[in-house]
Amino acid sequence: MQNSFTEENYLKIIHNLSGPEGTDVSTNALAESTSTRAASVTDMLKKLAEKDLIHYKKYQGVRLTEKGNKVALKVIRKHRLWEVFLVEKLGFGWDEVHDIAEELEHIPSDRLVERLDTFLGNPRFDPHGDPIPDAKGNMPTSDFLKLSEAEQGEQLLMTGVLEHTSAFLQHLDRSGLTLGCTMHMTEINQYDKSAMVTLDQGRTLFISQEVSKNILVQRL
Amino acid sequence: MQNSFTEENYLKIIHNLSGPEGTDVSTNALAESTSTRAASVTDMLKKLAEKDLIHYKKYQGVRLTEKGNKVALKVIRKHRLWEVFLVEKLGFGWDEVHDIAEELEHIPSDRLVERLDTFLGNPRFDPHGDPIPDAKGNMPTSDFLKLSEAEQGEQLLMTGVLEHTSAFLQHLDRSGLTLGCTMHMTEINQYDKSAMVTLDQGRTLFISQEVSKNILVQRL
DNA sequence: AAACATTTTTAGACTAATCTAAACTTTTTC
DNA sequence: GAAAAAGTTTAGATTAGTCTAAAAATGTTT
Repeated sequence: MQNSFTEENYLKIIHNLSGPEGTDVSTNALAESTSTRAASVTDMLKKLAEKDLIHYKKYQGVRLTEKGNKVALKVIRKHRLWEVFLVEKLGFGWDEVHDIAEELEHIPSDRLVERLDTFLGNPRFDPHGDPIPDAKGNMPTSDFLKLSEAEQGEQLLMTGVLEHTSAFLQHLDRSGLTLGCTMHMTEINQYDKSAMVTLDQGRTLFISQEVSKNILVQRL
Repeated sequence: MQNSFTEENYLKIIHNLSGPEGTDVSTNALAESTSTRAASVTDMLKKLAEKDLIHYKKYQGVRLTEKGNKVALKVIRKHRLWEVFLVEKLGFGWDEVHDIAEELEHIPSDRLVERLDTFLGNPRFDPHGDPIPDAKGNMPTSDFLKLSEAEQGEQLLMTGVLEHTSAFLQHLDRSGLTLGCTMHMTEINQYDKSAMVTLDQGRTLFISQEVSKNILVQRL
């Protein structure tokens, strides 16, 4: 049986909201993320539960089944591959691709996805550093930490972001922070947890915790 | 105002059915092409007329307005560009791309289409030889004729097809007929209008009128 | 031009996804 | 541990696109 555009979206969002541990997701959180009302979410949850895509008990929140997880990972795989295409091949900025990929992710052809993957050289991460599941649904693992968790004196490689709004990404662009850039954590302000980092070319930046919480790095 | 997936499909199909002269299209023809019932078509026609996308008088058939034509050409442009992408970049066969392009054509980003066009090198014809309208809606002109209209003794270049089903295209593949191949019209059978043509490598083919009516060529 | 056939439209109903308003659970607070 | 607040579900309605069955218009015979 074929899942609708809307069903796929719910599954993807449940996956994203339930995080790596697969914690339960609330009706309200889904209403927020889908830009609909809680009542509409309840209706859809019944439908998804009926189809065995989620575990759902009234008032108790929701969790993906094996089956639902597979569908979600397929959608996420498509989303991230299309983002790579848009940035690497068509020259879009990383701040411009989210909405377009949001549409492309629902194009339903397995052969298309696999050929796209090959064409792109089987990328393991998308333009925001998010891991791309393989055809079987395995996520590349990564032991990245948030910039806000790094310590003074560490040398760091920027590997991803946790926020995909264009406002945020454009802010990083203006600061000279791009995926793959290296930096030195010069100082952490104990009062507001803001960070002072030094980029490669010697440029110095002040980064609020609000921002550093949404930047992923790797120790060098 | 934004047109729906379904509306775009109706406009595209009306464009295709009304041909180069823009003749009126009947409700039944649309029902056939959209795989719906005539009653559903009537409903949609009212909606499209309401939005000024078609000229519609009860019982009199239907014709695109300027506005409707623009939308149709945009959809057709996207369809054909995506087909080029699928064949040229992803390595699909020309018999495999129609259904996928049917989905991709409704992705709504002008910037995406223009960047895709550039990425593909501004192609003027799709993998079936159909002309690709430019961003302003101008179709490249072509004075192709049907193979069934060619005369004995002529040297011909194959430039397109008028039928896009995989069955037809696979038949051509098996016969060695591909876009850009040249042939010599050796003989036309006066009784059933079937043709005998000789390909480059000396191979000889018999082609029924059923088939030759759907092959476009250019005199050399 | 009357009768039949074909095509098209209307009327009324259905499904998926949404909504508002009201009712019902669960959680929090005092 | 009651009362209030917050979160969730039900009930009933709406919209887009579709359907069937019946009515109306147009076309085609003779």
